[in-house]
Amino acid sequence: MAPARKPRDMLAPDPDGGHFEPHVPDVDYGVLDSLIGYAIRRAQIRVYEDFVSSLAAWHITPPRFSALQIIGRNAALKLTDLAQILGIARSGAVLLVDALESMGLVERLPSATDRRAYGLALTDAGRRTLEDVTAAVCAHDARIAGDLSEEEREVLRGLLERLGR
Amino acid sequence: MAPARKPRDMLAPDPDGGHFEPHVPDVDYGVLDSLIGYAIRRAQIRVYEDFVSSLAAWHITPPRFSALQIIGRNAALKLTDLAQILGIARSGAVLLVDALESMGLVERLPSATDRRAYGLALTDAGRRTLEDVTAAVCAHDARIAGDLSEEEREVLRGLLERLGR
DNA sequence: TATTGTTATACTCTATAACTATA
DNA sequence: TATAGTTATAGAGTATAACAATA
Repeated sequence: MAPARKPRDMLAPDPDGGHFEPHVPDVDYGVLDSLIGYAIRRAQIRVYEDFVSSLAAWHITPPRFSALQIIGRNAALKLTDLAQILGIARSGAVLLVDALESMGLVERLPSATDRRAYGLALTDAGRRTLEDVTAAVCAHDARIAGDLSEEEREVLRGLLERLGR
Repeated sequence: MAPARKPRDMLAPDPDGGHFEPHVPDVDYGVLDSLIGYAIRRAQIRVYEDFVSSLAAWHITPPRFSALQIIGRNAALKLTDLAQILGIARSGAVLLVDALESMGLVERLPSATDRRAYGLALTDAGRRTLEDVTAAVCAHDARIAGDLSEEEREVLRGLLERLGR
């Protein structure tokens, strides 16, 4: 039989998984400090960290939130449409919708005009949850941008939109 | 026995995997359009797409490039340091360094002071490759930010750095 | 022939937990 | 008792390729 062992996490926390430090002191980041792409990556890591911890109670991740928002705003979307809008493969959209459906937030309604397709819709629970979750996401977004004035946020959104054309 | 089948990709390309369209026409994005977090995600997808296609020939991904850059600039870094700087778990750093080592770009040198630890270093090939790759990454970064003036890039980097404090 | 949803499969990235050898 | 590197394992998330039903 296997010998009893003491779980490590009862003695001392594993040092992995602390908060991300964008600029560790005394480290030379070289060209990374001048790249727009790396600045975006640094920001993205911190934003993602805060999003996940803010919405852990609902088990809502960024792609799930985006999907709920898009489905709620656009009636009878097909799975293929959703995939294109989110920029993911159709097979990924199937998995995403499967998860939201098993959470009782989304349903697949048969299309009236195309017997291959479904129209996606929020359930009543989905609509209620989306309201709460949207409030939490907006609070999160305001928190991570808390340092910025409304004008600065406008400028930031505008500059980001012009990248990669 | 299994019947012969025609591979689909010889007939017509699978519609998945085209370019990401940040704003699909006639789609209501709801609150997503006002979120800083979603603006960053949209930008990140396009930047990542361009990075990967620009560096596919070297098999260099963004985390690999960051690691090479950091290792090249900071002598005798430990794996644990690298993990902290990049914001990943130590186990992830091991895999990352394994990949770079198998590509002949990085080596683990035994530490003089700590027999548990290694000091990471670029090989000669690693230094040469990093030069070429850095030029390609800078060209990529200039391309995705091509629309922006130097002043605007400065503003963008500054605003991104202030997020999530 | 092409498209819709689906499944199978695989690969990358990431994390947690545990282990070993040192410290 | 804690740390450095490692391994095993698992879970997201993603992609490609193929398929049946339908257009």
